[in-house]
Amino acid sequence: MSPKTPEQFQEIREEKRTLIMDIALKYFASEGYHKTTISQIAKHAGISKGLMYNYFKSKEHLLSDIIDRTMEDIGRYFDPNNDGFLTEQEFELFIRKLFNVLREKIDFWRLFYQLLMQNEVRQQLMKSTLGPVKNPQDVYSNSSKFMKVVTEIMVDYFFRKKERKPEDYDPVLEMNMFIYTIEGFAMMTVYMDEVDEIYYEKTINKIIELYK
Amino acid sequence: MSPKTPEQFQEIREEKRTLIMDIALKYFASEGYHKTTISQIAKHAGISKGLMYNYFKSKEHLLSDIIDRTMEDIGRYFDPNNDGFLTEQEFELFIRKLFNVLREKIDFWRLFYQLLMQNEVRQQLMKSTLGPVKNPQDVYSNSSKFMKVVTEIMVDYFFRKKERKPEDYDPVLEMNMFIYTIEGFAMMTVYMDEVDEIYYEKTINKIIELYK
Amino acid sequence: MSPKTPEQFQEIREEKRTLIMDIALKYFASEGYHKTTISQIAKHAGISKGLMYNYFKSKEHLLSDIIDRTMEDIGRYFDPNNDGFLTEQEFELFIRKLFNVLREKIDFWRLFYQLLMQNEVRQQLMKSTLGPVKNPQDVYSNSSKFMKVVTEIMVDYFFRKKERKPEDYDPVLEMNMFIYTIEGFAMMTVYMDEVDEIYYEKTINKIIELYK
Amino acid sequence: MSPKTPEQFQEIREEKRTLIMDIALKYFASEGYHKTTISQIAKHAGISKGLMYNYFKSKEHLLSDIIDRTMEDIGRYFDPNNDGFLTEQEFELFIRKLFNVLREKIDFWRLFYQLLMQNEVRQQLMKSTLGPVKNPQDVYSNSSKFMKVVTEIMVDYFFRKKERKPEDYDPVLEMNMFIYTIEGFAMMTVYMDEVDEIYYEKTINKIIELYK
DNA sequence: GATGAATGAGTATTCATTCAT
DNA sequence: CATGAATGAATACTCATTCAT
Repeated sequence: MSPKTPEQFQEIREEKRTLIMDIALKYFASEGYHKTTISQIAKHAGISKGLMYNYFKSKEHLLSDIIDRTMEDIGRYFDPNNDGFLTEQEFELFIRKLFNVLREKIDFWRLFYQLLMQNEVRQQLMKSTLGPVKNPQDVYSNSSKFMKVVTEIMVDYFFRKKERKPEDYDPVLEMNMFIYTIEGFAMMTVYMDEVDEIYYEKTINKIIELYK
Repeated sequence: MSPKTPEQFQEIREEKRTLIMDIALKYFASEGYHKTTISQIAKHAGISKGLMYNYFKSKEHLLSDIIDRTMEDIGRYFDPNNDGFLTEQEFELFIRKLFNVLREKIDFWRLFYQLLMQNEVRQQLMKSTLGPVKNPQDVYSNSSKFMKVVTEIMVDYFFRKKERKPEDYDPVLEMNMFIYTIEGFAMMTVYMDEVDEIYYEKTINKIIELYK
Repeated sequence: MSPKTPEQFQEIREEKRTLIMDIALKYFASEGYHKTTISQIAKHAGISKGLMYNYFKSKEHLLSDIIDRTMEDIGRYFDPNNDGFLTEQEFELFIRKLFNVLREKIDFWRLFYQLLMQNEVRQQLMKSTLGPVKNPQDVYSNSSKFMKVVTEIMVDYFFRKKERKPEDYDPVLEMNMFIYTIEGFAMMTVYMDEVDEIYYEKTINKIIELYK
Repeated sequence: MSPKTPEQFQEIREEKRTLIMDIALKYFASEGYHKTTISQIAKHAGISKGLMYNYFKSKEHLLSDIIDRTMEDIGRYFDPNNDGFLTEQEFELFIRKLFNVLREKIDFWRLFYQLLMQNEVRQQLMKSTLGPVKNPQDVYSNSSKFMKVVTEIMVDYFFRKKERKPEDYDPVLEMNMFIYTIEGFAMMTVYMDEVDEIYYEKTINKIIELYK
């Protein structure tokens, strides 16, 4: 009877946007971004193809909105007031949070690795720009920012560690080994269909033990 | 102009097949499998689109032939008469060979990781079937065989190591840590545009030192 | 807040209709009828898309309403009580009025020429029906009426001129030459981004001199 | 049996290209460029939609290829070795040729006027660049070149006429009047469904008489 | 063997119009 | 009266694959 208020419209929009993004992420992750069609997403979201474009300007914008949203979630999860300084204890917590987020947002990471494997996208992701986004092509800037922040915290941590380590301790090598290990573990975790919980915990503990 | 013998025809055929596969691999790796078109490959190979289908049943068969060929190459490179038993010295050699092959066949690995990120393909790649290929869809069986062989050798190696290690040594955990590290290192190596040679060597030595 | 009378409602309605038509004409003229979207117009008019359809039955009706309105304006401007008879002095005034109206309603004429170039529309515009509109497709009938009236006045004028001209004076040829000239001049005027005022005046004077 | 030679292929291609362009021009002229669909053209050319894109990179390229082809035709028709200098006799011939070409290529001119009515295109067409085409967007450069050449010849002609004219003869005004007249006549000729042959000739003679 | 013309099913995207609220 | 979410049919374009020669 009475017309909807702007607030009601806004709410409907936000809910449907989220619904579409969730479904899209699921398909992007499992079928691949390119193989997933807008029709597929629309169909499973129970809406018409046309409406998709009421919510997202293009398939690529849908992708970048998903990435941005998730990156913001993750950023919030890690530390809103992070001063960029990690104690040993915080390092442990950081690692645990890292793998928590890995499993909680597994579909996102599947998508992430997939994109990483594509030349143009990877170059964007690795640029690690901290400055403001200037043009719409910079769709992956949020993830880059996150990457850059994480990297800086790590570099800082491993260099500080040198003080309590022997003469021949090479912080760069140590950090790289650490990164390779978590990278490999992360990829395996993300792509294994089932995870052995016991060894999952054991591995995290081992990583913490080795690189704290 | 003496008429060519059937053997000569066969040889020419093989050479052209190889040429096509080389070009295809280059494009698959850099542009992506889906983005690369048959026309593109045919054009750069200097033949017609139609002739492509004389050499390869389909685009997907071209892909699987590339994978099979490379996997066989790699298999031969590692140990044609492998008895599946690794000494400590052989382990070191194995690691070095692994990363040699990684850099020599970098295009292949770029393609490999790309495919790994897609659900159906990954499931094929990870099935680890040792038996004969029964149906045409099993295009990735060769790579699976390789994976399985490598895995078995590793398992054997790490379990044997237990004998010269302390009580609480967990061979499965050790092997996983090892695998995660080389996996992460491999991915970085494959996707970095330029490699720092000094740290590349340092990393390999460190991995050998840690897991020999 | 006294409740509005039906008359006030009607007035508000008319004002909004006018606003929408003004905005629509602006876009139709500069972007093209087809390229202009209902959303665009609604947005710039500050109303919802849905409401557009409360004011105009369809995009095509909006167009024809704009044409009708402007044609009526122009008709009134020329001679509300026109008896269809032009003296020489009135002819000069007529020409000046013609080009006044051309520049005052330049957006309309841009739209007009644009439509003229399309087969179905042109056939409608040129039909010159004087009778009542019988079916809804006859959206351009008003402009046709105007054209017909103008043509009749011209024919009459040029034929009467014959009396004060030499034997071989061909009124039809003269009138055609006149029409071609003003047609060409009109088109140039409408489509030139900037008009040279001096030559603009000179041209009008020349046309009057030649064809009075 | 025997495979087609490159020459045969080339011939087939050229014939089909011409066929498509002819049909496309017919529809572009009568229905309008935007309203004409690729499907429509393909269907009437008796080929599949896909094949259209084997012959023309895009709808816009099809358009520009048609324009280029016709402009070249016209250029050749007017004077391959034109020195840009017009005698009075040549002027008459020029005018006659102009209107010959107008009626022979009537579909083209319908398309041309249609495009002229669109903002972006008109700005291209009026740029009148003589320099080399630098980017693919300059699709209308050929027509612009033609326009520029014609304009220059005209300017030269009307300024030379001043010598044999009275003091107050204004070559710019004269040329403009001439241009307006032929422009208006051209537009009428192009858009009239049937032309009165007698008055058509009379008009041309009159124009020549007035502006020679 | 070899060619490239031809096909057709598929893909992202647009937009006038409708409709529940 | 007023909203904008929702629809669906249409559109340009792509590409693996087939086929006549």
